[in-house]
Amino acid sequence: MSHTTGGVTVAGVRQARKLRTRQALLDAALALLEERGLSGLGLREVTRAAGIAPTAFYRHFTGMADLGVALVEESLGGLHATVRANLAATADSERRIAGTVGLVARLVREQPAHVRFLARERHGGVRPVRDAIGGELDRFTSEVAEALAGLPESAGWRREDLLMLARLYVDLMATTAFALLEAGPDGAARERVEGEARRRLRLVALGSRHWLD
Amino acid sequence: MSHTTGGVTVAGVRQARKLRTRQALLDAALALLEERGLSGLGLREVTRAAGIAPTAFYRHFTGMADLGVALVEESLGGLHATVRANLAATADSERRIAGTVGLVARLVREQPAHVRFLARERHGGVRPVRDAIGGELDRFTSEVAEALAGLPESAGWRREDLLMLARLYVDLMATTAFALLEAGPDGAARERVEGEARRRLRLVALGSRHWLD
DNA sequence: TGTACATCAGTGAACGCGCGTTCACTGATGTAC
DNA sequence: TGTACATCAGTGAACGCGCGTTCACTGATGTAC
Repeated sequence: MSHTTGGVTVAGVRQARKLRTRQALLDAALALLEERGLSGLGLREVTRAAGIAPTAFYRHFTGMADLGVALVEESLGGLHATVRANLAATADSERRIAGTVGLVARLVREQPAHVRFLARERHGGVRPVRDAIGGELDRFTSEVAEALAGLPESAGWRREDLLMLARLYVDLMATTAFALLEAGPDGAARERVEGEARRRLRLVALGSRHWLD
Repeated sequence: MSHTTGGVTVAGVRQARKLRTRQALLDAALALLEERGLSGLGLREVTRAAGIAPTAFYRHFTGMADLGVALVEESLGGLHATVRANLAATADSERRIAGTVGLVARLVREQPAHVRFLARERHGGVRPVRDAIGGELDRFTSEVAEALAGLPESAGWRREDLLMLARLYVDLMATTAFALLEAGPDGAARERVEGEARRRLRLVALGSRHWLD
């Protein structure tokens, strides 16, 4: 009963249930991954936590690596639009810095398990997942580079230096996210990390302002 | 037969053999960790690769976490002296940058398995190992901060800003090490990563030169 | 140097357990007419 | 609207396997005298 009405695909009961089970698997895996790496996670463990038979797993994913790649998409797929919007908002350097750090802080506050998963698997043992995360970070780099290229202060910059700067910003934000995670739920510790992240960005912005001197 | 002669402890045959077995366990684990995280590594797997009975493992380590902490010490314990020497060598900014990046590149070239282990476990699932790596990085930060404090261009800097800068340098070098690892053995790819790392450091040094403007 | 006893790194059998994957199946949902 | 057939998400038994840890042991090395 899956048909298309006015360009919108209406899922039937069966398809809707399948999606719900798939989401239960993703949620269960993410919860278990708080204390483990993906390569140390068992298929039976995940299906048990999701409340389905082990064999049903294969109706949704070919294996744990496949599930991991889906988690990467779930973690970062929706963030690109937000990042682009944040960068496009015309603002002075200081406000842009505060906005970016705030965005990272919100991500860690609202989706700590996703961020922890990304930290674990960024250099983890499962190649396809590692590559998926690397790919998403590359997309962020392109988006930042494009935003930088549109700024008047980037006039005269070589393309490879712009990319260097973009990658530096992305790496700094990733490092900040992981540091916030380690700071735990303690508000004061988080504020300290955020403050230092802002000063780092200020220092880099300062350096880039004198890059062509 | 372990006695002390002229301040030097002479290991007996038994103790020497024990140390050799311990090293075999560390080496075997490190090799297996190229494709796995520590939390996905089996005790029997390690002893099998080391050529001893599973039960003998407990003569050396209380468990895999204990072995992991030993690997952290083996990976970074000897590097502090080198780093301090590199920082102490009076040189202009550009030469210091080249020296630092060269040091990181050498580490990745000569001990890729150790660096990969560190990348995996920096945010991995085994708390004591994560903490041990964090502790070593903190030591590097202190050493860099101390070196920075001794430079004339640091006059007037607040202590917390010096620490911020030191942490930034340490994080950049860690990121560079992991990027070099991903670049693989391809010389051209590595040279590209090293070149970008140097430009990053130049940008940061430039920013710090104008920090007090 | 020789002897008698202590230490302790490494052994091998045994245990109960959870793992990933296969297979033929069930029964609700979907489709054709 | 009603009927007959097709699809397919989820089941449950079964498989062979490697796991971590226990235990009593062996025999070379170390120590005391």
